[in-house]
Amino acid sequence: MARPLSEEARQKALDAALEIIGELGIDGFTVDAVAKRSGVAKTTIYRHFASGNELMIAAVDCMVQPFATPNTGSLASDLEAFMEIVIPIMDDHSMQRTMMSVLSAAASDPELARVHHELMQERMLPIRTMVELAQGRGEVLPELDLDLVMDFIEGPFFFRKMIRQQALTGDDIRSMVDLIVKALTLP
Amino acid sequence: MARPLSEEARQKALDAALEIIGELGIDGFTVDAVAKRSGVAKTTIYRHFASGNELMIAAVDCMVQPFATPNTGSLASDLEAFMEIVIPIMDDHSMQRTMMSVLSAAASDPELARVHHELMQERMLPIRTMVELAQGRGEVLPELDLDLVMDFIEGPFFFRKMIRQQALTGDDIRSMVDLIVKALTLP
Amino acid sequence: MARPLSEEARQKALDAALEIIGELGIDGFTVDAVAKRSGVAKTTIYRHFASGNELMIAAVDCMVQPFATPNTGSLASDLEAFMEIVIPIMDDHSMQRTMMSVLSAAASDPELARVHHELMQERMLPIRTMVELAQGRGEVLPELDLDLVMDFIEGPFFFRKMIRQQALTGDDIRSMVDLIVKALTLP
Amino acid sequence: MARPLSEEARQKALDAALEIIGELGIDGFTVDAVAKRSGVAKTTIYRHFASGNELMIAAVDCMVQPFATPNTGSLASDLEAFMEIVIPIMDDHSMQRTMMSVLSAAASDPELARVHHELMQERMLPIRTMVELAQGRGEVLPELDLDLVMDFIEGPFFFRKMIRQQALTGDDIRSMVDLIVKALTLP
DNA sequence: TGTTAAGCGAGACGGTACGTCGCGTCTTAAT
DNA sequence: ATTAAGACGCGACGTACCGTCTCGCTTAACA
Repeated sequence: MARPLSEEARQKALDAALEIIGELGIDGFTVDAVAKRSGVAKTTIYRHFASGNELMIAAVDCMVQPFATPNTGSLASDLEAFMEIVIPIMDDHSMQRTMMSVLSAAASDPELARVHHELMQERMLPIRTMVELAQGRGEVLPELDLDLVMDFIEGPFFFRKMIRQQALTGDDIRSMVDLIVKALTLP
Repeated sequence: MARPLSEEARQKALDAALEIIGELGIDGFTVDAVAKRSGVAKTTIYRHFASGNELMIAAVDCMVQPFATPNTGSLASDLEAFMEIVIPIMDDHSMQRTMMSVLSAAASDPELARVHHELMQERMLPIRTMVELAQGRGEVLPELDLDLVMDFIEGPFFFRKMIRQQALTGDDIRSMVDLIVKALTLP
Repeated sequence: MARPLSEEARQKALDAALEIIGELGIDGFTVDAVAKRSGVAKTTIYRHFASGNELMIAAVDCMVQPFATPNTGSLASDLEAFMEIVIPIMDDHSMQRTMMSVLSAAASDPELARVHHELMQERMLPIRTMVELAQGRGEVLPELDLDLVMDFIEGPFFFRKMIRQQALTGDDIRSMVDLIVKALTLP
Repeated sequence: MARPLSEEARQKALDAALEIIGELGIDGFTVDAVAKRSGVAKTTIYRHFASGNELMIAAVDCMVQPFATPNTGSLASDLEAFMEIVIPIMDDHSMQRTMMSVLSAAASDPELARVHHELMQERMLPIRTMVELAQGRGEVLPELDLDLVMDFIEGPFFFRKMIRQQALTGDDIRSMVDLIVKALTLP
């Protein structure tokens, strides 16, 4: 019966949040700043998002556009193609700070964790598809637990870029993919 | 003619920091709180640590005791043995929050990143040793880039526990180790 | 096809306002609170009352029931009788806070001041009557400005109870009335 | 052993508060505004004053300079002289709003009430002195309760100016003083 | 063996952001 | 067309930590 939360306010807040993260990095991200830039009242922001962190997550969600799913006919070249697209995006240091902030916030808030995790899973769906295709071709062992395989594939890349903050050259990607594929495929 | 920084003050601050993180989690960690609990003045804390985050890292450093290096004669069982010790430690949710906070802080501060990374590398030294031993035994391909291999080994476990926050049963560990070992060893 | 402002809504709002002031004191008085408790929409409240303060004044108006006019034959005993009824009502601390809030609001808003003043004058009408009766009896000097006399009578009691927040015993009332009457009457 | 609250910060806050009340009236008085104008951090203001209202009272305290005590040899002319100085000061509407705000705040906070009352009593000390002098001269009945007399004298003027917000001409003052003096003095 | 510069505890300081509250206005659906 | 419900922009609130700055007091190294 009452007036519904306005989608416009939500969108303006998210847009401003994205602009701020883009221009000032995650450290410049502040509910006050978002309110000021967006023209949306802080009160209203808190009506749409339970906390500043939730707004941040939502904004980051918008930030990452979905990736295409390569289908070259071999798992190795699919993975290489995918990683060569994804990894340069993580090269931006501001992006790394942002992702770690999100992860850190998520570590203290189960709801945030859930939201963020769904987002991440969706983003990494192409990998799952690629593996399933490879299984369909008989390239990959059929009995493997797909969740485990996802961690096995994503983990090394994520760890090196985000945690160790080391470079990943094209050669590195190829070497890593070789190891992964060797583990997953029939001899 | 002056007077050196007292090691005692440093230690009291670290102890208090550890207590606080233990009792209240990383969110209760505050320079003010450490000062109050330890009886060490904030000024003194900042004389010993460049920032609150540096104190946090130093405290976390103390927290994690070094792990032993298994040497069973096969890479697979070495890895399994090691992971079965390490992973339960990461099960504590407070520990996860703490680690993510550290990583998040490190993402915005290169010096913190460096310090934290050294610590982490030292902590994971046993894995490197295990791989080198396996190479010595001719079990593992000799031409592999060890840094890459480290990421390849640590990545999946870290990713699943810390980022995805999923359980890792003994079976999961074994499956993961199997995949890893299959990739690294001669057929 | 229109529809007149419903008197019912107005009354429900006033009732709720009175309940709230009674239960939570003037500090709990809020347009939102009145809306919620009464089930009358804020919009409607603002249609009936120009501001929250006006609602408050209106509520307070309802609160104070009119006082009877004693007529004992002497100004002194009339005043004593009246004050012994009125002053205990002002003893309630919540009532004092309420009155001061009203006065404070009125100090910033002439319209509020006018409304409140009318109310107050009406409430104090018995005093005026009593003085006029005494003048009729030849007890009180006839040439006195009645407005001035009203302030002369009300002022001391109001000042002591509301501003100085001091007790006023029966003896105090009698002494004060004696002073007042001595000033007003022929020797 | 610690650093004492700096008198300078306190003074700067009070000065800014006075400026603000002077320029914008009591409605412009805000802890934020005081902080911004004074350059004193809000935190620090709250270290010196338990609440915004306490700061307001303290500022108002500074505002009112003490009044001289006339001594003309007769109570009537003493009172007239005093009131002709005091009453014009209360003519400023901003001053009235300010005083009512203070009184209203004091009505909800005993500590504020105490502080404010002391201040007021000190301000009205000349009246007490004048009455005592008149008693010494044998002009005023000696057995009267001085506190009651104070209320009897101040009440009418306060009530008319502050509560009723009516003008008080020189003639009014004289008439009122006449009534008061008639009540207090021997025939 | 004093002197004396530093370290030390305590906590005040200027900041920035937080999340909440109340105001008076505006929007929607239902009557 | 009015209502109940409640979202909206606004602006103030009082709090939490931050990292810096005074305070007196204590203490170790030098003279």
